[in-house]
Amino acid sequence: MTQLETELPTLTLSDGAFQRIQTAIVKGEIPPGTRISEQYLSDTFGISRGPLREAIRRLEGRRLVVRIPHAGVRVVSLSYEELLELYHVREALEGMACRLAAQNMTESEIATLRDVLATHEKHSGLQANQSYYQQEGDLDIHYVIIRGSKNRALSDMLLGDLYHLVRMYRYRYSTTPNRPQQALAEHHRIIEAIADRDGELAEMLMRRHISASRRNIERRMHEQSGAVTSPGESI
Amino acid sequence: MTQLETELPTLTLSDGAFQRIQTAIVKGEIPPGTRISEQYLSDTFGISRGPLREAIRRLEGRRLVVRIPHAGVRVVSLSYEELLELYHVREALEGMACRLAAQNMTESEIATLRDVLATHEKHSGLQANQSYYQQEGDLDIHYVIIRGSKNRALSDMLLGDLYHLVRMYRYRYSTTPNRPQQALAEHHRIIEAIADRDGELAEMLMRRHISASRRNIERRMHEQSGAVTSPGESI
DNA sequence: CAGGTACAGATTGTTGACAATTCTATCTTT
DNA sequence: AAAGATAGAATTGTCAACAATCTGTACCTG
Repeated sequence: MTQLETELPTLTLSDGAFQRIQTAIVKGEIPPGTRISEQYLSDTFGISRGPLREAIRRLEGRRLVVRIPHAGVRVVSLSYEELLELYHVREALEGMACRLAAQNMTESEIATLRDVLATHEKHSGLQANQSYYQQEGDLDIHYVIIRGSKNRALSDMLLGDLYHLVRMYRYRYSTTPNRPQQALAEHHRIIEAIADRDGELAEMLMRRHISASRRNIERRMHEQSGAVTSPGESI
Repeated sequence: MTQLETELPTLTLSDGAFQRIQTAIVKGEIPPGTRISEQYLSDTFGISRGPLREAIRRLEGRRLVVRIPHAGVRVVSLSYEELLELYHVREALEGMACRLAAQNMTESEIATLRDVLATHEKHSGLQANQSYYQQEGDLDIHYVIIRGSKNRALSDMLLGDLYHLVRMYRYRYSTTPNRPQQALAEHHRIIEAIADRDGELAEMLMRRHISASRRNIERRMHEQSGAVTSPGESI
């Protein structure tokens, strides 16, 4: 019912190309700012330019690529300010997701949430720094909570567009040494609030959690204040 | 800087078709659930099916139409539950927009806001065309506040996708008679909070405002509890 | 030597034809 | 008469060729 990106069997060439390019972008295989050539992609996928262009238009509608008429398309490249803007959006949306999750998650789903956290706590003892942020999909606590909101529109926005975009950029500005431990503690409190069915508290905690990592990035950025916008290669 | 839907001159046929179809959908000229034929549209616009299909794909990326392979595309049709989901998203997003607006709007922008509200109060006194002014006025004030957040990502989401979708459906669950007066009072308090630069209060008031109209729809819906999903004509 | 200009190559935009699939209406069968 | 099968029509999916536009380079001019 709340499935996302369902059909595995590629029904049309355009749909197949859309999914392949999308995952390539959000997984970082095609770096932000890269100019993508229609000829190259159509040769690579072994399809003609027609369906390929349709796939690219779909990505354009999703704001994952930007097209300049007669000049070509580039993979979207977030500036420092735009990344921060996205964190504000995330704060609002995931806060709401958390409130709804406290209201709508089943007991067994909450149990799953606790299991995920326990797994994280084990791993954090070994290799705290990067590994914690690198969990994916169902292992990610945020992912489970968002799905637990049972709000399709909210899930689609958060998981479809924002989630991967933010993930793409997270590694660049992350890894303040003690932040993962902090995040773990915050996750723990959030889950407890959800288990208590206290939506208001759960929302507040999640917002603080995201707000904290945004400020972390801001601070980090002020320190180095290096160039952010990559020039962009070409494919 | 924060412009939206900029270019008036149609540079490519596909872009032109995209904009024309999009406005036709969000303005309700093409009702939700309508099946749209490629042949018909390409004849109407006087362009070939190639660029037209690209335009439709872009709309698909924006979730304004749904495509079933080999069967055709239909204008998206929201169920009662989906509309309610959208209101939750709006509550979160516009709440945040309001908080940021209190922080980032200039004094002159706030003055504009007060002017808009004053205009609405005059017209509401006349009681003429109340639903029209209520709707448009409501939209106007929300519009100005959202833009005032100075957050591009937030504005694009709220103004680009959500806003018109919600607006499309609003007339169906028309508001109860005294709701406009209530809304006016709520708008007044929100603007005062923004003028006081009290972001926290502004957010809370906006969330209550949207939450109230959502509950209003819920109540309205329970009363009549009629069928919502229209079968869908064809073009 | 700087700056603009014309040309060539490459890339994107558009078109019409053809192939594949689905929908519809008629016909057959029980 | 109702249900299913079948053939035709209509619609969508794909392709390759052609036209329009941009980019980079070499050349000319002051």
